[in-house]
Amino acid sequence: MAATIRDIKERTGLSLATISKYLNGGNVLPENREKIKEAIVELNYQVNEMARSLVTSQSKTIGVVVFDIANVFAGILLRHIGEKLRASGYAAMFCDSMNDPGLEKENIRFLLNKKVDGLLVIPVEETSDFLEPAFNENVPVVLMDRSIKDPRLACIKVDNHAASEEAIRILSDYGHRKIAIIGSTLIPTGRERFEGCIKVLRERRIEIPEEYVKLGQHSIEHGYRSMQELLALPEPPTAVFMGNFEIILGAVMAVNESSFEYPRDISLIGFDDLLISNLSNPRLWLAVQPMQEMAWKAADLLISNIRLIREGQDPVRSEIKLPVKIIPGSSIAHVSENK
Amino acid sequence: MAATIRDIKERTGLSLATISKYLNGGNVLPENREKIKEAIVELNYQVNEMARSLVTSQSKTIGVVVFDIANVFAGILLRHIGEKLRASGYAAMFCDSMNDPGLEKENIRFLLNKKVDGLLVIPVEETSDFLEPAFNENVPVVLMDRSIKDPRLACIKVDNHAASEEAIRILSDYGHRKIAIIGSTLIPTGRERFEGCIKVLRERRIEIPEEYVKLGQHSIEHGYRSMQELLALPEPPTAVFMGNFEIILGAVMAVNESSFEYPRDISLIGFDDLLISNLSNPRLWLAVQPMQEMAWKAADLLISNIRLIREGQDPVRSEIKLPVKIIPGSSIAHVSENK
DNA sequence: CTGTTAGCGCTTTCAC
DNA sequence: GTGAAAGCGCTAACAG
Repeated sequence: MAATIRDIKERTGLSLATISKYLNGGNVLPENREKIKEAIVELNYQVNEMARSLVTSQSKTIGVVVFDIANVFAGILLRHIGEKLRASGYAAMFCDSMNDPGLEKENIRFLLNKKVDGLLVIPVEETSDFLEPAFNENVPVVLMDRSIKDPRLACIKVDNHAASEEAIRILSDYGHRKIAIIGSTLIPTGRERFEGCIKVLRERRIEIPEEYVKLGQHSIEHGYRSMQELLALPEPPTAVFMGNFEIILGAVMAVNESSFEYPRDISLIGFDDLLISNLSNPRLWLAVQPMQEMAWKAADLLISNIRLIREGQDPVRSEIKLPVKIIPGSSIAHVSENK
Repeated sequence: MAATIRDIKERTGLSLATISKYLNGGNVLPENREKIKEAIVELNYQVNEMARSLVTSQSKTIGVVVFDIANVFAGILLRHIGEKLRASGYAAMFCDSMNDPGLEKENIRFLLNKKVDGLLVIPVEETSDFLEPAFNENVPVVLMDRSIKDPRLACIKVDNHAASEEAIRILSDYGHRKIAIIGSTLIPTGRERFEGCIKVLRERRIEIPEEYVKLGQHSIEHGYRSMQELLALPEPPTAVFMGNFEIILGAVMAVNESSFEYPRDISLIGFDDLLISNLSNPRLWLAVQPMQEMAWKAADLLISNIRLIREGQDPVRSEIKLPVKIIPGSSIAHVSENK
């Protein structure tokens, strides 16, 4: 059986309190300090976090609920979240919602029963109902990437709207007026990006025919098929905005397999870096999200909110939009006169 | 403050024991049953798993330690693990080792202190030293995908050797004798795959010049560069074996960007499906790993070992190699005489 | 600085 | 079928 604090007591003759104090970094006589240290090694003592949590009513664990753990974007975010949480002395308990709102709701309940100190959520659902239990139990929640309109929620996300505005402006500045959009409007971020595009197209009086708008799944397949369809059009676009990582992957593959070459025949700009930069040739123009910053800021905010709540103060519930950087590539060409 | 079992006691006049029994599915008079049920709803009572764990000394939580949470392969495995564990009443606590053996060791210690009931590990390290603490504390460990030679360990993996043997046999049966390999030997699975290839090449007396062997990182970049180099050779191979998902992604991109066309100029077969099937055109021949089966078997084995240990029996420590299916595509051509 | 004591919220004998 | 009581391993007053 594993050694307990009582075994150390026996071995050192000291009291539970002293040992506990030592364990929690309190002041203990150097002499006793040594004794305890020795006993811990001898007995191979390890704190039972379970018991500690029960009495402190802090689990030092954060529940992380993610829409799809197999998604590349989510994976990278998770990596940064785990890193930051760990560095702050917290454990991460990840739950996968598998894009299922029902499961997502269950996950929240599940983590709450596990007495997590806070919740970090990249949501599937677009309303906050599923978070009611957390509100009731006064467990702070920070959303990431996808915001939900609810004054009780904090969110760290990216300025999707501004970034896609800029992307379209760049295409337009290069002289493009036949611009197509492959995107996803099934999720809020996709819609924000799409709206950003549309706004600039309107401003600049660039009309966008129906067949240039390809909205669908957030998938490689959607990117692939859409690009194929665009290239097969009697009058194909001269430039394409690709709304996310999966779409870029599929769309670029479609271009590579076609008789078109970029940027000669078609100009490309995409949203999300992930695995693609340094790789595609010619290099793509990309809107790059600050993944690490987003994750770290969210973790920090959550931890600080946990503290605020414990101190009886109000947590911070702001929505923070991080800027997206557009990294130049060689995938955009000036429009030639004959197009 | 959250309601406790005591509040229910007050409200129903029943004893703690009865309520606890109800909570754990014991026999309670229908009448009391109703009373308790009602009180639970009224008070919005939720079990404090922390306290429950302390007394039962089971956390109903499995620690999952993964070499890289941002890796696509790992992500998919994690999804299936989480699914299975959840269905069996266990929570998953994921820890990312970020390909760092030091962190991996810390993760084990960390999870053990959290009193996880068992450990599921896709390891970075190739020796079992870092698992000593788990052995000492009698916490069962099941490895996935990458095995470690240690009789104390169980492992669910895939028969990499046999699968790559078959892949090369197929290429050879199509008449190829200029076969290149892009792979990774930095990790055990990569080596197994490579050895499988070499074995068949030897058997069939196909010689493989040094410049046809591209071993390196497990990365898109490695696949991309290697394929470029192969195609630039004065005498390029007629067929290429691509050792994993990232390598396929990079290598296929390189082919698409080149003047080569597959399967006309070069035949391709790859290891790992993940996002690629249904997508690449022509369709690739692929060795497909049974991801779900691997995850489910590992979770099942771990849970069953947890039970065995609790019952004082010996856990099962077998190494199980799951078969890999080779799915035909159109990416392999018969060798033409002039090559 | 150290020891004594009282729980944290739950499960689990053991009588009844 | 139900109740009383003990205790899981630890922390946190409070005295000394």
